[in-house]
Amino acid sequence: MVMNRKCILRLSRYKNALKRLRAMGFVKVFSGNLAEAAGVTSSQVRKDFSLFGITGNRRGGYKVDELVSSIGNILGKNETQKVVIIGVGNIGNALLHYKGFEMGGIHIVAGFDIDPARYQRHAEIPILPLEEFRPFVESQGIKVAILSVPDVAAHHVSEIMIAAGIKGILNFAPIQLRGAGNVVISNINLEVELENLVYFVNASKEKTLAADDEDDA
Amino acid sequence: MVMNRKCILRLSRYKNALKRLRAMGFVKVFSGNLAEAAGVTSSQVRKDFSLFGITGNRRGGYKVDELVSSIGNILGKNETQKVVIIGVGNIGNALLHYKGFEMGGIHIVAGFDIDPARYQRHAEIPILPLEEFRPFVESQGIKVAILSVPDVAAHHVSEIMIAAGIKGILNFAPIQLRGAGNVVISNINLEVELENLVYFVNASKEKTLAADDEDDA
DNA sequence: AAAATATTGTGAAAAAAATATCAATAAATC
DNA sequence: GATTTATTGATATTTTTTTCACAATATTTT
Repeated sequence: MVMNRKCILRLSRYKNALKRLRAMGFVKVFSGNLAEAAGVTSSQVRKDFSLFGITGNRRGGYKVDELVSSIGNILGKNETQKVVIIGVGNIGNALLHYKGFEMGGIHIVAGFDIDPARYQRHAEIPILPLEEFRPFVESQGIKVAILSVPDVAAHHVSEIMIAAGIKGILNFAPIQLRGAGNVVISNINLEVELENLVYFVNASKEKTLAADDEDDA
Repeated sequence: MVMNRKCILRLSRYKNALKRLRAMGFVKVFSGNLAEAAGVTSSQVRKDFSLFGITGNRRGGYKVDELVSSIGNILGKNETQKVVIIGVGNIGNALLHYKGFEMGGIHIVAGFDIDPARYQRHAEIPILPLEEFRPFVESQGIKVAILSVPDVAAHHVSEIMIAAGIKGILNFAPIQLRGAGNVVISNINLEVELENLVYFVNASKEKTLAADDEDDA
């Protein structure tokens, strides 16, 4: 069965879009509807579904509720995940209070930093000294963390995280971290994303180049 | 010549990595060094370069300075780009003050919001009412904007942006906007990214699945 | 100066991903 | 209830992307 990271990413997008469609009152969807909401083609949607054995009704489309739960089963147990953030500066602090994660069953439980001025031990989401990172994640069984420290610190801090038992890192530092062993890393490089966008805007100014949309990247 | 969006994105990454290598004192690099820094293979680096006619010395590698400027020429004039942000909430505000953009020649010049409590007309980077968006971008010739409003507002606001002449949107709202006409859109869906990461962590827990690293996605 | 070595550059091969096609069939219409 | 119509599901095709392989050639060593 061919199920690569890109395909799983699309499943996440489908689920995300489906929850929105459900909130808008939709009970059924066709592959075409979902394709539009997720920014892909209907063939792609059906292909992805077929890969995971998700079926609908010929001529009848898919029931939104069933789809959400099918995809949920594939993507992960539908149970809430606890996540922490290292580096509570500009971006880290914004993520700490980002409301959108809850909908996906993700719960930010603490932040960590080396700057004592940032500690907030008794806040709803506490901000703790970096030294407490390891005992915290060990005692709480946390496996996923967001890394949002300055670039110079990123590599070093990532090693601390991995040593503490973190298995998944969402890296916002503008360097490419590579997953070693069984540690999975997703890099979001804001500078590169924006520079890249600027390139395509300038390019299309000159010769109306039809840049296809694709992200993350 | 095959030069798709993915390839251009890698060029941005190379440039980014090269600037760091240069700051660390490197004068020459081999495709392998750059590959490691950018998270790809050396073949890929050389292939990308060959596509754009970037050459080095056989057996001698590439000069960092020349590479940075070659890539800079391809990616965009090396001139500073003015960018604005719509939606100065949690994420938007963090991006407004994000220092990393400067290195890539990107200058955040203003924020816009509908909430009067957020207006800061006289700040270094002013936050202005949304009504002033159009005159502002028209008078300043701004073509690229960051969208960081709540999901329910995203589609509507994106239309306002496009009507005002914006040609590139970096969208942080958790819905998939699609580029129409000659408007280029990059979507960064934080929820999806994190959910996806959680999936791979859980998956590898069960059967040590070697998930290759790739982003944006 | 000759020989050995490491690295580029590119065309070919392989792999992966996306798209198109169409029979099967459920729903809608007549 | 027969006919039409629209949509799925799966296979085939095409396109795109990545990797491989190796000749060409600077650099280094002997």
